[in-house]
Amino acid sequence: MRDESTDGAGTVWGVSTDVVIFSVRDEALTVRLVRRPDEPFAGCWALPGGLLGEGEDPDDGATRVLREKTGMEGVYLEQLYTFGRPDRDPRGRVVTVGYFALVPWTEIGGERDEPDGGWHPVDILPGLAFDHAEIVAMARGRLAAKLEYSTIALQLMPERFTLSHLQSVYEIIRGEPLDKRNFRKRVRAMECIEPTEATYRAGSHRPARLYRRKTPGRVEIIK
Amino acid sequence: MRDESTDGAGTVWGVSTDVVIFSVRDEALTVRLVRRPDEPFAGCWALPGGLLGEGEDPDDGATRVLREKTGMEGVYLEQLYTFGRPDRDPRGRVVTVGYFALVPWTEIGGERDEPDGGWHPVDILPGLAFDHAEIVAMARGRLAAKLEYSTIALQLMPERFTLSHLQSVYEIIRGEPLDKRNFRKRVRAMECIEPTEATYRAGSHRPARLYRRKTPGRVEIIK
DNA sequence: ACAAAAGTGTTGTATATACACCCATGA
DNA sequence: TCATGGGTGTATATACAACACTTTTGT
Repeated sequence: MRDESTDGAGTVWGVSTDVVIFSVRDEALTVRLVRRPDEPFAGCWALPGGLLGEGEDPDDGATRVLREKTGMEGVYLEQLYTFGRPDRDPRGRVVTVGYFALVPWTEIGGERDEPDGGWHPVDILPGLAFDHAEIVAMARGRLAAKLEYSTIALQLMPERFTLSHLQSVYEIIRGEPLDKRNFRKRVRAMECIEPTEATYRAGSHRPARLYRRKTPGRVEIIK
Repeated sequence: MRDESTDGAGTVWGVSTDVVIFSVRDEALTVRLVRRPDEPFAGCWALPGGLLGEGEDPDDGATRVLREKTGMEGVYLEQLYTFGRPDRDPRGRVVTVGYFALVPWTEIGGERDEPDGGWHPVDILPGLAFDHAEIVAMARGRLAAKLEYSTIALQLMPERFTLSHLQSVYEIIRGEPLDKRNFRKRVRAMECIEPTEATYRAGSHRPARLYRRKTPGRVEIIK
């Protein structure tokens, strides 16, 4: 019978975090990728991530990665799954704690070391280093699932947004259209957003009311 | 900017798994605990777990722990969450991948190194080592949530069971009673169990029909 | 005046809830 | 025959899905 104090001590371990940073841009769900500067997989696209520092909690590591890659703080961040196949990193045993994050498209700003800022539509991803494709796939599944029973989509919205914006975010993630009247009825029933005084003018048509989250950071479970 | 190849290499890491093994016994949801033989927390109750071996996947580690503690194979096992607070283990940096498992009460058998086999009602747990109380709390929450939108409860059932048994498992985990007729209507609609020819006789009353899972290992998401 | 997106209700259908009595058995 | 848990259906309320037209603005 093994115990924490007796076994596995000979192995050199690494623990890292990798973050699937989602945003909706240009009518697509996109993921932030970076090019790896070093071996293994040098030059290959990969999720932003890195080894945990000494004394660094995995949650803090993910927060740090997020700050470094998007310059943002206070965005939605959730632990996803931990991946530890022995052969997942050719350098040795690195277990990675996967996270996913949601950032409003307006607040992306930050660095642009790649022409497109490293944002890739999740449906047309390049080949990824390590098992990162698997991590992205799981994150996408989790996001789609939570869309249906929580208010998580609001974490992708900027401070003020129209109901049409919100509906299009739902449609983009689900991959199918929604009925406008039923959608509006549903979000009204959630009672998690409220109208502002402001409107949004875009083109030669009626302006749209702008809404905001009532409790910006909070993700509620519905029903 | 940190990268997997550059940082954190000075730290001595350990990676362990801890498994919250649930079973329903004596009208209560119970958890399998073990007494720690060694420091830290020697003699204290803790979740079964241990450091990963070299070349061992976390899933395999959890499967091994489960086999060692219950003698069972093929029971339901799901990764729960990874806990990595820097101070969670006084010996140094040990990140633990938490799992939860469901075992039918009939198949517990195995060793009984404690008078009660180490099974503790989840509502009256002793003090636990490390952050194990937190892990149990999260596992309980996850189980309760999944009860409502999946067929996960069947993983707690023996090969053949009555609908009353199944209902009582739901009631025990939810902590409140259910209407018998509505419950039976619901499970019939799920189409995940089927009646057998056999009945179960227990006491001076009408015998109950025994059911079995149609696809024993499978957990379906409802709706 | 026209084009283009914003905004708004009703009706039918399916799903969930509340609720009470007869049945088969062992003692 | 009595006590015990096993087994069944209906009526109502609630939630969800389908569906079309009017409003406001810019050009």
